[in-house]
Amino acid sequence: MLEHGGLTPPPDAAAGQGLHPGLRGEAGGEHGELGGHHCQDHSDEETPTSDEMEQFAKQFKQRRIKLGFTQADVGLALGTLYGNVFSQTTICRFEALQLSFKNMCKLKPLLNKWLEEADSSTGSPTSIDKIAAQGRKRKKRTSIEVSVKGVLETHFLKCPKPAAQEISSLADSLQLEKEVVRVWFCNRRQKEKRMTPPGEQPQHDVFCVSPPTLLTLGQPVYHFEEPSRIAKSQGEGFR
DNA sequence: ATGCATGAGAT
DNA sequence: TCTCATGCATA
Repeated sequence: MLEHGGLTPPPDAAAGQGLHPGLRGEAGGEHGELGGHHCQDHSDEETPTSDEMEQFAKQFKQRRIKLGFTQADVGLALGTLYGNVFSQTTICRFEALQLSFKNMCKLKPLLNKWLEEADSSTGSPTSIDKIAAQGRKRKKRTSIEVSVKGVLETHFLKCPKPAAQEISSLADSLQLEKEVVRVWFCNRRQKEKRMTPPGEQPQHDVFCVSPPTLLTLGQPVYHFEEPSRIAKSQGEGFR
């Protein structure tokens, strides 16, 4: 029973703010920490807004490039610096705002620190350490045909969460492994929850003068949450 | 830059 | 089984 007419980001700034229907870091439900420590907002360390996040991501990428580092370099540096290694993929997705809001919040401080280090140090010897890799037997990536993807998309629009049995029959008719189909739906759902959905670029500061959006195409209409578990402590898609 | 995949934790 | 964070492999 969704009755909100989807998203309609106001192109003009009439009201003050508070237009993120789903934006919520974890400021809401806090966990009771023992010992009790002050919990007050400092400046920008607690819960950034989606807008701040965009700003940061943009500047981060810009500076990173200016400093001559690749996404992979950063990922590795985070590991050697703080113990958390990340792949090129993750850095890339961060810059492109293709992670969940919550995930973005978690990574931001790390990347911020790296930035400081990077452009502050004139030439610190970064000794890279690489730990042993875990030999895992990874399944070969299945390539799904475009036409088949189309079918999956259609189904997704109708039912984003097909039951196990439905997945089976779908997989059967598409001649795919059931597991492949299941994973496809999982990934599709995740995509839906990202900050900037594909198709709509992070708006520049100027007004959005981009009406090239096709009329009735298969552009996914972003509903925010399922009527099942709204408002938990998550940051979902907005804009 | 992105598609399909893994795994840990939540339900 | 799902979600969520994350990444290998690939386009």
